[in-house]
Amino acid sequence: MILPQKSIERLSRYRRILLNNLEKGKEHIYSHELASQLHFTPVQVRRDIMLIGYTGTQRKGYVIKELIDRIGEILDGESHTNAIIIGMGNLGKAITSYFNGKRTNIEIAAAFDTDEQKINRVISNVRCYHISKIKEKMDELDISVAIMTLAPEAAQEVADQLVLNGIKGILNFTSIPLNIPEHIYVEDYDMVTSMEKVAYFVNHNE
Amino acid sequence: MILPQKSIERLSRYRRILLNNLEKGKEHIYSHELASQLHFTPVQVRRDIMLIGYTGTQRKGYVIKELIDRIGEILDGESHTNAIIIGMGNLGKAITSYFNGKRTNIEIAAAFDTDEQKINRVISNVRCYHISKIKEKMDELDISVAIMTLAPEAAQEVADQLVLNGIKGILNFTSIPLNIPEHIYVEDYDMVTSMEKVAYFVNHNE
DNA sequence: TAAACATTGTTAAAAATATAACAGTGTTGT
DNA sequence: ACAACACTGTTATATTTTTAACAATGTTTA
Ligand SMILES: NC(=O)c1ccc[n+]([C@@H]2O[C@H](COP(=O)([O-])OP(=O)(O)OC[C@H]3O[C@@H](n4cnc5c(N)ncnc54)[C@H](O)[C@@H]3O)[C@@H](O)[C@H]2O)c1
Ligand SMILES: NC(=O)c1ccc[n+]([C@@H]2O[C@H](COP(=O)([O-])OP(=O)(O)OC[C@H]3O[C@@H](n4cnc5c(N)ncnc54)[C@H](O)[C@@H]3O)[C@@H](O)[C@H]2O)c1
Repeated sequence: MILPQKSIERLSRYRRILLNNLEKGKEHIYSHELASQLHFTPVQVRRDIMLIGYTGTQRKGYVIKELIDRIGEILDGESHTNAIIIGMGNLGKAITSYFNGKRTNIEIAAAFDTDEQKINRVISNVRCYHISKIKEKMDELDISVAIMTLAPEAAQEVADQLVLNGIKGILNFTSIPLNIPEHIYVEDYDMVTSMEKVAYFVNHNE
Repeated sequence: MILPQKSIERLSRYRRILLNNLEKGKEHIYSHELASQLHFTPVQVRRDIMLIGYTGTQRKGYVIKELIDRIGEILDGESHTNAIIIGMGNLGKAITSYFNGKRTNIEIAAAFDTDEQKINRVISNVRCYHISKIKEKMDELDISVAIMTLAPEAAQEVADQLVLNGIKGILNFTSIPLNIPEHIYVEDYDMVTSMEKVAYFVNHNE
């Protein structure tokens, strides 16, 4: 089953909130509760949940635990995904430590940098290797996804290596447009874009 | 003129690339060049550019400088936007220094934290104040947008203060769902969602 | 027990977004 | 000069995504 991109994004958000609520001891949740915590609409929530073939209980809403599991089946599939992160500067550190806090089926299994000071240090349970070890480690750890948080000058060069070593997906924060073969899934994020969007809509809500 | 959200996002991306190309001494650019650097399609580029009422020159493409200016008129409006950032941890530092590198009409005018070690330090040209100064500074600097990169426990509390002091837009990285009045534009970003999306599409590309 | 209710699940309609098709037009080459 | 070309600009079409409408159904209440 292949779901709309947007639904995938929302499912991920639902799971976060659901885990949150589960921790607080809640067992059931209504579509409108889930919606209001995310500024979505209840209809949209119900529709997404319909799409993944889960069905709640009338008048009690969804059983949180079950729904989390169902979302897991969809998002995670059977496979655990191993990722690496390249560039252990401020952003790399922030992301690594953030990631480690979350219960997810994706694991950052290694980090890479060129700065001698960072090599062999363990940050948030992730060991940092010299970039020259990348092929070796990618093979060893069966890596399919990479997060790029390194200095932009080196980004294309490293991207080429990733491709050579069979990377399947990249989450790119380096804000330079990477030249990457079509078949590899690339997701770019640039917070300047987010800010400009916020500013635009702030200035245009009459 | 109010443009589609998606076009706004793309315009911001175009500008980045255009600035890039301008620096390299390029003066004209074709829709297909712009497109390929961003993994968009040429048609989409042309359509977006049509929407903002800019027109290129036949067979030479767009005049980069002019197009940058036109995008600026749209995205920036006449007003310079002043922003603050709350939480000068790893993520806050990364974002602040990144932002400062970019030529944009949005400026991070102040930072806030509770950690005494950070108070009054200047990081990437931005001075960090104690969070208790927030009202004072927001008034003084005419702040309309806030970036939240603080510890999640404190996020709601600070958000309430922002609302009280008349914030108009928030870019929220704290991954907890903020309870904020409808009329305030909130953009959430969570990199776990991006990663889960990448993993999903990597595992499902037949 | 039956009516009112609150909530889900689903189908239908609308809106937003992306893609395609192609006309228009200056430019180049012959 | 004029035909072929390589682009842009625009309108039309298709696809994706959101929203609305409402039927179905278990639950509560009287
Ligand atoms: N997209 C966004 O929203 C966003 C936000 C902030 C920063 N950034 C970008 O993310 C990147 C990192 O930002 P930062 O603030 O952490 O910078 P930083 O300078 O703190 O970190 C960069 C790290 O990359 C390492 N590095 C350099 N060359 C390398 C190579 N060839 N292989 C491996 N590692 C290498 C450096 O040693 C350093 O540790 C930059 O490209 C920056 O522009 C993007
Ligand atoms: N959305 C994402 O993709 C993403 C990625 C990484 C981190 N995060 C989140 O961003 C936040 C910061 O991450 P980090 O790695 O920089 O953490 P960090 O611990 O390095 O920084 C947090 C900072 O917030 C400050 N702070 C705490 N309470 C405050 C208050 N009341 N007012 C002002 N400042 C306060 C702390 O002193 C600290 O400097 C966390 O909430 C984290 O979960 C989100």
